[in-house]
Amino acid sequence: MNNKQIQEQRMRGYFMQAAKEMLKGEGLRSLNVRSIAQQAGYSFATLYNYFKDVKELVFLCVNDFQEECETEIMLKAKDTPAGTERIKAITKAYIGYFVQYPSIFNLFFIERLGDIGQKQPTAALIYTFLDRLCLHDWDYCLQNTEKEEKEIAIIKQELNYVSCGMLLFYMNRIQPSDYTEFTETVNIQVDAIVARVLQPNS
Amino acid sequence: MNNKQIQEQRMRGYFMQAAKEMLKGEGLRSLNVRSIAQQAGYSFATLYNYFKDVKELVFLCVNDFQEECETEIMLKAKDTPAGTERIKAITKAYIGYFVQYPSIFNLFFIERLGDIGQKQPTAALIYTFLDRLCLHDWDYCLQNTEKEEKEIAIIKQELNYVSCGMLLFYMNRIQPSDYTEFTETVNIQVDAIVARVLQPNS
DNA sequence: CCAATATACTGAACATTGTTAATTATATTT
DNA sequence: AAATATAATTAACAATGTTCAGTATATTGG
Repeated sequence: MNNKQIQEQRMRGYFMQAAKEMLKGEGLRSLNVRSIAQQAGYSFATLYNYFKDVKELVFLCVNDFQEECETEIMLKAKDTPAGTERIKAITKAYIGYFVQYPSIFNLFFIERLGDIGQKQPTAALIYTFLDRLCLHDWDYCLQNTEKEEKEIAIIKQELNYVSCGMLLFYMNRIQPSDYTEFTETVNIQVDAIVARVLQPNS
Repeated sequence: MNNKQIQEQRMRGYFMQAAKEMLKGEGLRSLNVRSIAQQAGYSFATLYNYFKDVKELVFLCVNDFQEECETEIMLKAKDTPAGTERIKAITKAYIGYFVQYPSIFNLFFIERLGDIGQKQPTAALIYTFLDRLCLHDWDYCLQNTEKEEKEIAIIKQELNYVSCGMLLFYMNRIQPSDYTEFTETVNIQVDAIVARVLQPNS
């Protein structure tokens, strides 16, 4: 990487850090080109020398957030025994992360990063995020339970859909209306779904 | 209702019909005050004589759509035998309606109708929509299976969350990538969840 | 039926946003 | 140090939601 590339990367970094701070705080609503640039210490027009448009900037923030999210979750779940217990821990930490940063939830699941060319890969990345986090543990379950791959796949999907469904209702509609009740619901649902891995086949 | 109220209601109707047509067609993205008013045959400023702001107009459209949705679903499911079979039919019709009108899905589940005062009631209305559609059939299950109310409640919730999770991924991320695969996933998930009502308790 | 008043409608204008293009400032090279 | 290339900024445009003062229309009292 030559000097020019290093400097460019640095400049992108300034804008991205500004955007990321604002996203974590105020969220996407209050994010605009002028405020990002001001926070970064440049004119709004300068931003366009380093990003195609504001969507590209936001898209790059999503990637950073996903890494951060993964790190945080794995740290939280690392002492949990492999298998169903860790799947539950990871899933709850996953949900917890998005509750902590609602604007990142929006970015990941709600906002259509629309007309960006890289849309499709990003979509897949998000869609399979929880599955990737639990990959080892699902493998462990496959090895150590009587459930077959097909059944595991359905349960895995279900966990994914329920997690994001609960988040959607809680974040967007504030339903359940308080956090205590929400975590209760999360516990009940996640436990119920994962428990099915250990239930005897009927 | 006096003459003035009748006329006001009629005017609101013109704008709402215009907005509803555009919402069903192009969706929320292309909806703007000027185009709604043009479609309705008035100036954009006239709109503000009948609605506080464009959010109020859209909010009223949501209500109309919900009624329409309910009618369509109940018509589709009316010949299905009560209980689990009808729950499945209703849920699939419910999902189908939103696939047919993605912008209504957005309106219902994604868009925060935000700063509107009537937010809370609307949220509850949406949150409990599927449950209300299936109300009689869940009661039927409670009467005719060995499952208790508590267990039924969990399954009901799960169905709600999974439905909206699947929709979210399919609508917003186009995942699964084609409609055939999507309906397959819907069938598998819905059938699996509802089937649990009939499974013997372990 | 006409004038006075109330009501309804409209265009002009403003604020906020993303974006582009031309101009100015800065750095690099010869 | 001058010429050139690069970077950053200001000015401006377009789309959108919203407000307000003016104009057209309807209603009412004589």
